[in-house]
Amino acid sequence: MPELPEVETYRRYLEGTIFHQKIIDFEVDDPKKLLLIPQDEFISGIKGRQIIGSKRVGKNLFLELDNRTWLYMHFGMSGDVHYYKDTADRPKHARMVFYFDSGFKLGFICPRKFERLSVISDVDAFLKKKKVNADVTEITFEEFKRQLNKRKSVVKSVLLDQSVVAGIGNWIVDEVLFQAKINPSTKSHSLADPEIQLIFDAMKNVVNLAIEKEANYVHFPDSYLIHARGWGKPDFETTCPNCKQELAVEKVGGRTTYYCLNCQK
DNA sequence: TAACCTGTTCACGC
DNA sequence: GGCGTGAACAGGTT
Repeated sequence: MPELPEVETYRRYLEGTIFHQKIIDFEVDDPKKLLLIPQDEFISGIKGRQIIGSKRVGKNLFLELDNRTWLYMHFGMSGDVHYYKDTADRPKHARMVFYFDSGFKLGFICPRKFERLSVISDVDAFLKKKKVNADVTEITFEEFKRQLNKRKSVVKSVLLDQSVVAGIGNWIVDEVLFQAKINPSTKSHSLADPEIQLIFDAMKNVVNLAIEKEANYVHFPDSYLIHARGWGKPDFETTCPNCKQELAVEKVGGRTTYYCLNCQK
């Protein structure tokens, strides 16, 4: 489930592996779905190039090539990357593979084919066309407040909208609203300034901590709601980490939502 | 087995 | 035109 912290962790991983190596080949098993541009155009765009830098906005990753163009990556709902040398180590569902002159490979793992690659020339124009607003780690309080004030939908849906703020996905939004003690069904435009401030602060805190822990939720504080989502732990509790009351699990804005009826009025 | 889940886009209604 | 809502996408997991 790559949200902002996972994508930032992938960015750092790629920085430590594939940067400054010549791309000599590439293969893809379903180009029409997985590539945003024609396959021959994509391959001619990356072949012979090296990656010399990177930029991340929300869940969007841009790898700077040595000819002033960018390799775009989006990890969809289940994407991952793995750097390896021996063909035997090729990970399962590596539907796209980059080959480098060092003999190493990068597998782009796409279990559900929601992942996307492209080559683009203008990052800002690309983000504008996709209506991606400022990244969670960059957005100012004034801009955040302006966005929340103008939207009438439930606050959970508004925070998930990448044109409001970029990088929030389903577990982060639940975590943020839990820590801010805001009910996820609250109408966004009805939030008072102090409530928006609580959400803003929780959002920055959660994302910064998740990046610091390399998106490994096992290492998140016990006070975090994420431990009640039931991922990984065989004896997980669906009780509130704060008041210990049973958590509500229901659809809000069409998405599965964990929250505490007692703590999030 | 069939329902569920994830991020994004798109169609639709207002 | 823009907002809000919900379906669709694909396939692994439960």
